[in-house]
Amino acid sequence: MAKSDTRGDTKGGTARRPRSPQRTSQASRAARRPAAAKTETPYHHGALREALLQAAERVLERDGLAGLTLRAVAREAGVSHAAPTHHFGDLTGLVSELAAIGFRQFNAAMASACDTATSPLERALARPKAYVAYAQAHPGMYGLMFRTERLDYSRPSLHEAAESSFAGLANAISAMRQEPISGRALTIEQGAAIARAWSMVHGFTMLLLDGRLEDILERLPAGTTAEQLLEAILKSTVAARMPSGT
Amino acid sequence: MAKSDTRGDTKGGTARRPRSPQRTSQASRAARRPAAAKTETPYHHGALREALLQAAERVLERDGLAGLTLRAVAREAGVSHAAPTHHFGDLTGLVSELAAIGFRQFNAAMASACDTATSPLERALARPKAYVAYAQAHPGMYGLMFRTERLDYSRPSLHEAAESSFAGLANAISAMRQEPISGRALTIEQGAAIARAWSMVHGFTMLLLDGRLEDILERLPAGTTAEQLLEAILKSTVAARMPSGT
DNA sequence: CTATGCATCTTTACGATGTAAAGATAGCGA
DNA sequence: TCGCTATCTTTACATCGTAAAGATGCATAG
Repeated sequence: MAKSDTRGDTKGGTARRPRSPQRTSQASRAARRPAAAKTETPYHHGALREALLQAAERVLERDGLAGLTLRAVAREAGVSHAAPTHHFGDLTGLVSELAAIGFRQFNAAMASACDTATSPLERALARPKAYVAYAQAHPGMYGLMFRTERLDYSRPSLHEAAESSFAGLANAISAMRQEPISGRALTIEQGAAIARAWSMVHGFTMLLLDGRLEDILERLPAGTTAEQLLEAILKSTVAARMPSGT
Repeated sequence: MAKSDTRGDTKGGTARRPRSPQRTSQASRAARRPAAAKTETPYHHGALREALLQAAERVLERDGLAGLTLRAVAREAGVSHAAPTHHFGDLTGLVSELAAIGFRQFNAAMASACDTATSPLERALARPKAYVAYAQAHPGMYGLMFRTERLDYSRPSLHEAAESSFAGLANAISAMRQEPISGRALTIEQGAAIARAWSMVHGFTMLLLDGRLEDILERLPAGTTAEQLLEAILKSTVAARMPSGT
């Protein structure tokens, strides 16, 4: 339903001067959009911003990054194609706000995973495993957060959410190394430890989502999953690096 | 010059039925494109396919991934916007062939870097350093190879080039571990070693290109470069993993 | 209670893109 | 010399992002 942008656009280019009054009264407009806005007021949605973000997340997980367009989101929400502009400015704005939501979900998932861990070894494994698990459960969202070039990190919501994600990682690493970070400064060893951990998990996730680890998984003993491969990587890494055996 | 696709298109939508003979003779056409094709034959370019790929690489490094469009490449090459279709089918085709070229450049860069290395430690560092160096020198190309969703790996040229890249990595890892890979099968430890190395370098590169390591670099001692950070990561990794000290 | 202003949403319009389809051109073999 | 076919151009169209102007309804001042 509503295949062509609630009609209008790209139809006749020659006729129809820009300034024809035309007076489409409320009745004709309401008759044209029967299904949208079930019991809500048709005009003045009230919570269009949140509705658009939820619609965007649905579109993203259904049609992928390529399908996430302003017009598709507007269609999904049942409003005109230009409605999102007023709330987000442009596509970058919408995408950035959605990515901020993604980072918050992501942070929450990792925090809850760390809470349920008991032993130090388990704690060291819980975070990266939750990282990859989130990306597998929300591939569209993860791609939006880490693959899209149209993100505006100057937006406070996105900047803050992404910053919080980084802070969680840095804290986890410094806790594992048992040397707290003093202020903002980092030694080269600390920076290398953080960058190594982040690079490893992020790289693994990207390769996995892109299907580039299939080659390796096929060569492994039959039935080996990506999670088991990740665990093997993590265990050998942690074993070579933790202060003492658990 | 030639700002609007050699003219035509998007002009009048209503009039002009599809089948008007219209007979634009050769004279009018030649007069319309004066500057393109300097001394070559105007029609039947002869080596359009290669010219388009070179044009595409120029456009990619100049305008980034977002600027790499079929029409922009055609403009850059001085041909009509539909000319690439005949040689590559669609945008995925062109992009895939260009990515294959990128993989070949990439493989050559890493091979030559390994050749110049002498000590085992140097050999272990040369490949990942060349990896990151290539990505920094050709960010557009690397993004095309590892960020684009529009790649068709069923194309033989791309499949082969990417496969060769993976084989080089796997060989380097098995050489470092001093246990050759038997046939196609991998133990879980071998798979983990390969996936770990690839994930680390790929993740580092992506984060670096996306500017996400800026935060870490700023906190490091003043003047620390990305290369130094990478080296610190690699050295600690290799030190924990190589059979004996060098 | 009415009028005015403003935030919200819709219409209309335009340039750009990918792609399909049909026309034009040239080289090459029968 | 005459088609045949590969190569390139024209034309057309749906879709997208975005700008600009109109329509609508809520809030608030008078």
